[in-house]
Amino acid sequence: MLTLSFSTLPELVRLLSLLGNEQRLAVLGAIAAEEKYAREVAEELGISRPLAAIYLRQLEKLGLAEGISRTSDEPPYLRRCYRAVPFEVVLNLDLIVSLERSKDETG
Amino acid sequence: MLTLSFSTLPELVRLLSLLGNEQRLAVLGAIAAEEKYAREVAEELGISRPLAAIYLRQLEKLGLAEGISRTSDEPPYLRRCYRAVPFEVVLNLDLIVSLERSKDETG
DNA sequence: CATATGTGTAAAAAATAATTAACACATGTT
DNA sequence: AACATGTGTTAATTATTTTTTACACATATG
Repeated sequence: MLTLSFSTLPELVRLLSLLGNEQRLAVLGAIAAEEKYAREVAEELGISRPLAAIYLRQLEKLGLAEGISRTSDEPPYLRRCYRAVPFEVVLNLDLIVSLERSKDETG
Repeated sequence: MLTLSFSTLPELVRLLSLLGNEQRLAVLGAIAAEEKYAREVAEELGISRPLAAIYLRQLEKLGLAEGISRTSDEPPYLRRCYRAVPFEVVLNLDLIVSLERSKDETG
């Protein structure tokens, strides 16, 4: 399991704002049990395929999803699947305060 | 310390989107060490007083800040101070999945 | 070449959030 | 009544995010 930690406030904010959206949490939930590709997720959640792809990319970028290229004997011969990465974040006031402080020192 | 837990996905999303913003984290950081009133926070962070007040209210509403009315011998004779409530949130994939599930059952 | 099925990406439109200015109100003192 | 200092709230403006549509591309097969 991935235990997320943060060195900067913007990093933390990036994660929190990514997850502070029901749609993106739904995408994460959709790929928790088994890997899926973007079109599958889109159809399952009733959102457009490009949007599902964007969200999967964003989740992947933050380390919350893993992208895997899969090949097949029939079309499409190549597709990109994603599956959720088990993770844990501990968020508390001390963390926020210490990140604020280190921002001030850098600034 | 307050250990936050969630019964619904919207609740979780409300917290995450509230904190997924550098400005509001700054407000929380500003009142972590000692209580302050809205105008003080606004001046310290360089934002407008109504905005500081709105954020303090939002943080209070989610239990992350505590509002206290203070009286004084000179104007203003009454002012509302806020201080951060130490809190901790553990966020992980299992939580997200279980909240998604309970939403489906309710829906 | 066409086919099948999925993907990447950008522009544009729509929706939402952020933020301010303005104004009325609160409180006790003079 | 005026004063001092802060607050509550809303409408309007600005900024940001969400989301879609459209189009080109990827891949192997026929």
